Amino acid sequence: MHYWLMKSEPDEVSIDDLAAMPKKTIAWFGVRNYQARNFMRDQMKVGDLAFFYHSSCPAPGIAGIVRVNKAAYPDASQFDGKSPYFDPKATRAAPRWLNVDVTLVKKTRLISLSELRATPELETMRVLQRGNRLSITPVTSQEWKIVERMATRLA
DNA sequence: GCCAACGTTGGC
DNA sequence: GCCAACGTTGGC
Repeated sequence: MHYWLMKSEPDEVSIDDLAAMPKKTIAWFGVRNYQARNFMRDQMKVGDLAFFYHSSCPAPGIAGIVRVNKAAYPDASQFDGKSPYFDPKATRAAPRWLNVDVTLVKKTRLISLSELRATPELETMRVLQRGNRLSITPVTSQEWKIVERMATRLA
């Protein structure tokens, strides 16, 4: 059982978009970074929990909690010539990119990036490290508990 | 729009 | 295999 933080641009898929999906479930497609892909391929298991993080937007921060409900499988968008995530070097016999499926557990209040940064116990969080750009990062169980507690409190 | 930081590409 | 150039991310 691992914990994660997964970034999404709310212009593409927001926490409310996820809540509106059938079964509140989506394929986490579009990851085009090997390290993030390898996390999904090698470490993510059905039942793992993740913070859903809004990035590249006016109010970046954690917006909810999701659960992995399907292990990594080939990302269909890599084969789609019309998709911005199309990869001409990927073939169906040798797919390059994978995604998991995630299901909404709950929407939380927005825990802003500045609030995360202002919490000394979260200094070690991977997503807060200088220069971090990974769209999927591991979260320790200690970090998870602290953020979960923050989520149930008012800002 | 700026820019720091990092990842990828490709020539050698 | 090195590394400069280029592209991308993502907060501000």
